[in-house]
Amino acid sequence: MIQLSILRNDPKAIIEKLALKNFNASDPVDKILKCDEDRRIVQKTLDDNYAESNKIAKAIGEYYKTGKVQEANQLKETTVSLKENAKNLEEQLKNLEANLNSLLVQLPNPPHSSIKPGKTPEDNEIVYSEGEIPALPETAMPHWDLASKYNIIDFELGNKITGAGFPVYKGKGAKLQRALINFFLDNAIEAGFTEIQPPLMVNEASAYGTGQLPDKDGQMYFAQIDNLYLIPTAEVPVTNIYRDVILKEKDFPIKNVAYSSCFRREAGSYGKDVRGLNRLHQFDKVEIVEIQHPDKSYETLEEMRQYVCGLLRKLELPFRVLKLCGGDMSFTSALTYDMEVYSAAQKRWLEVSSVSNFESYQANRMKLRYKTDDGKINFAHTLNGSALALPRIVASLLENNQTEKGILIPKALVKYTGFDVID
RNA sequence: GGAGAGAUGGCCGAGUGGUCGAAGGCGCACGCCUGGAAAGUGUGUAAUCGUCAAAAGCGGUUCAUGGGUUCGAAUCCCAUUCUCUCCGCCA
Repeated sequence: MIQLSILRNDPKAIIEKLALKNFNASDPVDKILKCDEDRRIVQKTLDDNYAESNKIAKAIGEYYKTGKVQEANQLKETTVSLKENAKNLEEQLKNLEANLNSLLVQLPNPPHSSIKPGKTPEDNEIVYSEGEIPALPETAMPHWDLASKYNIIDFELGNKITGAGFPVYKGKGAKLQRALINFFLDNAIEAGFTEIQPPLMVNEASAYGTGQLPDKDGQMYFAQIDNLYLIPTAEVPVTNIYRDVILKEKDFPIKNVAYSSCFRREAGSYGKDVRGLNRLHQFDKVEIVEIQHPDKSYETLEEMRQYVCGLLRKLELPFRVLKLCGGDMSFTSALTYDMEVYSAAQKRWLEVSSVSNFESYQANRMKLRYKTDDGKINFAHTLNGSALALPRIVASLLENNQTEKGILIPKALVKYTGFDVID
């Protein structure tokens, strides 16, 4: 969430930046400033009230000690109105604070100064591309057909056991999944990330901390009986490790990597976008999460981007990097790169990674801070990225590498799969 | 799931109604000591809100969370959450 002090200092700048995300903030910002002002007035009055009460209480204590019971009893009467007043003010303050918070939480993260306006994915800027788009014969199959031809992914079986969007991986398909997970984890560890195995369910505070709540309520599976959410990404539990934590400057950068299954309701998705592996309710992903000093977070973002590109290169997939326009960015991000691979039979680009800098937006929500050497406390910056999400990688591997002899496994993966062709 | 015990600062731990944001220890930081280190020794060491341009200062809040009793609560009462022990169940 946006820091109130920043908003107070320059509300206009925030409104202008949020307009890039096609978010009209002038009305909520007005409300916030008004609410904040009221809050401070009430707070001051209440503080004075408390100060007075404290004084009286101490005086009564003194009287009792010296045996002046009468004086004490007299003083007691003066506290009646103070107490009543305090009760009133407390109520007001509570309401104002709740109100203020709920307003603040509804403001998206203002985008980085380099972000261009835009409304749709077409407005995203292609900042890099690499690799040859393979020329497949007419008879080339999309991955869902290949999956059943080689009996490696069974969508129908998933329907039976659970429902649409929960495929079953079998034989070499299952092994390929495992190989990719290990490949991604090993690469990350080599690059200095610490492996984390997080819980797959989180409580409300965690979902709120990374910004899934309240914005994306309804996109997460929710176990009502225990009040727990199935994670949509490992970002949620891993970043929340640092909720309510005050780091030291020397702790930076914190680099974590986690493999997890991810669960998304994807309410409202339909059509060919969701065919096969393109969009699932449950999928596997290796996620990298970094906590960094504010001065270095954009440096880190570039490193993360390069790191992800390196993975795609090793997998020999044609890919491109998009810098998202304001309108296509997520609620919580300040700058996002999307990595897309080309899936040659579908003839379309598939997003396989999204690398973002959230600056202090998540940190403010979850009170993730650091102490400078001279004792000041600031919010840290949080970043994360997929490295990588499996299903669409599998989709493009299957489609791009299909040959008459079968599906060829990229060299870098063979030591993980133990086979070099799916036939 | 049943019975019991508990939750205090970065950690351990004292504190059963007033002067307690909280003894003591550990840790940490800085200094002294030392050729250097260890040991020893001295000092300091929570967060948050408000006031202020800012700092200092001042005022408020915080001893799991939320309510209550009281002039006054870490301390008493109630609820919730979590942890531990025992029993039950179980990968």
